[in-house]
Amino acid sequence: MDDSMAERLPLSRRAMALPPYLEGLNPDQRAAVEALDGPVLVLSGAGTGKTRVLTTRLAHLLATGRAQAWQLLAVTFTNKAAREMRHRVEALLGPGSGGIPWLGTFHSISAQMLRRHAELVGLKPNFTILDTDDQNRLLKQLIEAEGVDEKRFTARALAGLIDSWKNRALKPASVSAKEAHAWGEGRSTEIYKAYQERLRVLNACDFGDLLMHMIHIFQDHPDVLAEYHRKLTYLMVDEYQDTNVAQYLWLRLLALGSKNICVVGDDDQSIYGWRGAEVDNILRFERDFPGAVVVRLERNYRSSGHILATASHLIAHNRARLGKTLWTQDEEGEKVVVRGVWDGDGEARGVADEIEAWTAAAQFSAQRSDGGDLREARTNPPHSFSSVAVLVRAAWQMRAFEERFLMLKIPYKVIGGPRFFERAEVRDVHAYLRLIRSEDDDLAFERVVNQPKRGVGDSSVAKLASLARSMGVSMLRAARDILETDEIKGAARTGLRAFIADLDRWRRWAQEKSHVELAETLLDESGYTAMLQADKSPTAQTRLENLKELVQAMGQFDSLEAYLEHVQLVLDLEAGGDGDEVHISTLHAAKGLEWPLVFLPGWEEGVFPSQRAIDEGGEKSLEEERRLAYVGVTRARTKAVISFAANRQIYGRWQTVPPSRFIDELPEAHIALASETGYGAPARGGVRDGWARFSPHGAPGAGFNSAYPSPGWRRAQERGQERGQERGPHRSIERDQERVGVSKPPVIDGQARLITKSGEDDAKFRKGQMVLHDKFGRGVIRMVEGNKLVVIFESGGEKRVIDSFVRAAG
DNA sequence: AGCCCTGTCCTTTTT
DNA sequence: GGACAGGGCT
Repeated sequence: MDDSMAERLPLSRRAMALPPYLEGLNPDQRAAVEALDGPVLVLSGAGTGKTRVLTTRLAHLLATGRAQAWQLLAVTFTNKAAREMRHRVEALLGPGSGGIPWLGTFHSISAQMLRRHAELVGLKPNFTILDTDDQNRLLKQLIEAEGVDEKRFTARALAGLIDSWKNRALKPASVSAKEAHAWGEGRSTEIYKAYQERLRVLNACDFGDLLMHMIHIFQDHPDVLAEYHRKLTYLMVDEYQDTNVAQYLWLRLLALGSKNICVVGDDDQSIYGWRGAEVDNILRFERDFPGAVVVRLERNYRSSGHILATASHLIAHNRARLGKTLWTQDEEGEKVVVRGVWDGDGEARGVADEIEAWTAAAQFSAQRSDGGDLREARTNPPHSFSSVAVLVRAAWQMRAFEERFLMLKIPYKVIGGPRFFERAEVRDVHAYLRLIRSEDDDLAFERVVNQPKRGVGDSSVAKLASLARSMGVSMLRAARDILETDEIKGAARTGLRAFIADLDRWRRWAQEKSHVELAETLLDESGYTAMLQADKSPTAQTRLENLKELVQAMGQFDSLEAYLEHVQLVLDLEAGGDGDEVHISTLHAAKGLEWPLVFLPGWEEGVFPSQRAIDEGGEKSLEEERRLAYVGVTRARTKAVISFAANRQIYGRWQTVPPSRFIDELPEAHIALASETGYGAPARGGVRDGWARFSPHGAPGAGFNSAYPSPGWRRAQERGQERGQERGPHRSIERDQERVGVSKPPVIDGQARLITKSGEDDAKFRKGQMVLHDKFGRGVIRMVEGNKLVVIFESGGEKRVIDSFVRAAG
């Protein structure tokens, strides 16, 4: 440690030789940690210890007494990242040190600020934060009111547009006429304006407002900004390459005070262009903040040589980048596997089989270490399920893997999967709570006024809405008034009266009882629980369980306010404990994570890169897709398996799809080809022309492709497994072949082949023909599609897509 | 009011 | 293969 630093350390620290938190940093990391003054740009490649640098830097500022915890502003993009940073600071400096008040996401920090200054933009401090669903419903109403054709110009599209404006801190008046014209023949800005007005009346914000309001407060009220300048003397930003214009402005305004701003990022990992991120922000940093110190972190600690080389070679195809040369001292390791498979099911099957093989090694070594030969055990290190990840481009690709894993009892967890707080029943409870808290919340009112059914139907709600609008009051207020008249009759009247009485009672309740009791009471008294209990469908059961979980989650917070703030922003409940599970994730959600074994399926044109990126956006979008590929490959520590299928179901239709262009951009020297399509080297010419037809085996054979696994289906599957029923019809391509004795897919060129066990496969299937299936019995062919048959079986009567083997019946 | 059927559109990626 | 809207029916 250098002398100047030593002097700043408290005596107790100086008594030690080197602050323990600085031990083991490489020179570049050390430089990044110790450059405390002025603007600093840390260009940090994948796996180069970025988070470590950030947390050590925070620890360093605190330990040297340069700053107190409340003077630090540390911004991340995800709550997960914020949480981790907090933990790691505590790990460095001891318990309690992670209590940095201004450490969080852009949105949560900005919300915290906005609650303190809400009145400056016409809001109350307890404003509601709307989610996408609320936002869409609100916009829909406004679009209707404006008389715009909602079919041609959807609320979703407008929401996206407004969001993109807010991402650039544009108020309705600042939107250019040209952009305004992109939707609803120019009426978009009027609706935007009406929307903002409506939000104000509802005392609500959307996500974009959290930042935009603060920016305008900073700009219009210098005294407020000055207050933050005095307080916040050290700014730190994670994932700077993903900041959008609004975030940039927000940061810049705050950084004008001390100028001590340290941003960390990697231009090669900028993958959020679609939500307004500007790679340009990081490319421009040195110009924006003159005198910036630039530190490059290029030593990779994560991936083996072949993996790193593959990723580097791939990303080198991008033009818009600062350029880094990552290196590692690790060994070469295994080559990156590239595998072509027959179809999506085959891909899932292959991945599952490989996971079983990988984890089986663990059992073997465990036995060995019991028995005695430890050296052997060490050459065969144990692999847990949690050492494996499957990373996909889009969420719909997860289904095939989930299905397969369920069948084989491979435990898995979907990262960032369907969100607990977006479930209908959870949102209903939230709406009740919101309405109890604030009468103005019309969106909440509309959501639950007839949930459970109270006889207040659409027509009554419409009446209330127009009345509220004409009187300029909330719908709840209008409802109270209308009950005084006889404008509303019958069931609607009784229902509405009861609803309002309930609300008033619960509101009084809320004064004295805890928020948990409040939730329990309202679920009970509103008849919501009863409604679900009366419903015998399996989904109702799940919903009841979700509600129990919800009440439990609420108990973890001190107050209703604290809870609502949490769910509105954080939206991810810490899923109880990390079990030993395979992780399934989108590539986006995988950023910042790593696994020893990573599967990267679905590398096909139209899937990855996505069709949208190919059609629109041009080279810029494709470069972002390539960065996504780079992020994917660099998640792997010791082994990466890329795969692409020849046939895939898209919109429920079978299509033959060409391999991704990114496959051709991989460096052959670091790749091991393992093609099951028999298609050989993808890098050779003629790749994309009719190639799928030459499959030497690839009889898919993995049984059926049933309807999407509803919760009920899953449970049935699990019960079956508990009873020791067959796990999956076939376990591998080889066994498929052996079992059936054919090496061709059952259906070729749109014409079905009759597949028999003896291999007589020449007869053709046609629509209407009666067939016999090993597992499902007799059925009728409803459709021949690609290499699949759609069959209605007599047992069960549901249609199934069949890609395994059937015989002509009778 | 509510249920079932049919047709349409659809899918990136997230705070 | 699914969400959702609209129409026709009870």
